[in-house]
Amino acid sequence: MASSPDAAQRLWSALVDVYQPVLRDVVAVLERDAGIDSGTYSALAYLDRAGGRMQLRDLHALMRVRYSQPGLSRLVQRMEADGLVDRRVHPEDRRGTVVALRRAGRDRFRRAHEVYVGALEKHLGRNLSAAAAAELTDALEALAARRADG
Amino acid sequence: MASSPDAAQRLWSALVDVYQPVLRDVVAVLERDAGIDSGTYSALAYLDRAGGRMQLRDLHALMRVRYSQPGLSRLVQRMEADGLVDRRVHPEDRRGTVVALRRAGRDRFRRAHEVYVGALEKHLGRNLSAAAAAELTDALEALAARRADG
DNA sequence: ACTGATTGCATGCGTGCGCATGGATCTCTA
DNA sequence: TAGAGATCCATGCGCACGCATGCAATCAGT
Repeated sequence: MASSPDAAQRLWSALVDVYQPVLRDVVAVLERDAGIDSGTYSALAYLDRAGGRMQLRDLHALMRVRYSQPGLSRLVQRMEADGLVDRRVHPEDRRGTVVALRRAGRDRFRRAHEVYVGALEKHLGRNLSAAAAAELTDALEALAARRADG
Repeated sequence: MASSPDAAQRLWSALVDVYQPVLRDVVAVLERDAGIDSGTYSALAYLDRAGGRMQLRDLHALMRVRYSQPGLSRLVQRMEADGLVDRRVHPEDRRGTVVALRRAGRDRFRRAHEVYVGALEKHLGRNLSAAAAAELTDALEALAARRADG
């Protein structure tokens, strides 16, 4: 039995009221305390998780929601200009570009990650008991899963 | 007792996985089926709720999170160019600008609102029982309130 | 009433985005 | 082994944003 339309609107409103201020603060704190925009942080995080190097195409597949292909292309160009990554022609397919973390990029990511985790903890950790956080997380994950199916 | 940092990250990840796809679809559907961007929809909604006219300053106070003051100024200029609103000098304080819905703006809003409600119902209503939606909404509202205090 | 501060809005400028497209390379098929 | 099509990335263009600033109207203190 589905809930009423009004319930969906109130749920959306509640989601926005949690999501937007947290996102806003995370972005601000990343810029202020780590010196990077949130797109750069995401790219650094994916690169770090992948062991430090990734083809541009694959990075784009992970960041589709936020960046178009040209958008990511230029983001990585800026990151290269800032000395955070290298861009090289893929040795086995010269159409491709391999993006690799440089030392400065790894360092910047580590610093940014601390800031990022701290901000999330501040907003979402301190305000919930472990049980409440787990319940809320489960409910959201279930909703996301049903959304993806339907 | 606060939950662990890892719990905060998982909660954030779950929030993102619900919020982003829904927002993305709402924006796309508003553009495709109602012919407006989401910023215009928000402005129309606030104007409608306020009875059809509002001072630019007050509208900006409501849309602070999404638009800077110059950003809102230009959004409303585009809305005027599209025939959705009127902009007039405030009669009692000639620094101010009064924004008023025109008929076309009201019509466009009504159509957009149906589209908007339908999208939320599709994503958030059909996938939850009334009880589950209410529980989730309560939990999110409580979190937002604690966030705002701390 | 006069002067300086404040308020409300608009504009100049630089930047980043997406869409459309281009150029280079690879793949597949005949 | 051509040649057509697909793939990968970069660039041209237009647009919307934010920051800094400008301008006009109002307000506050004397």
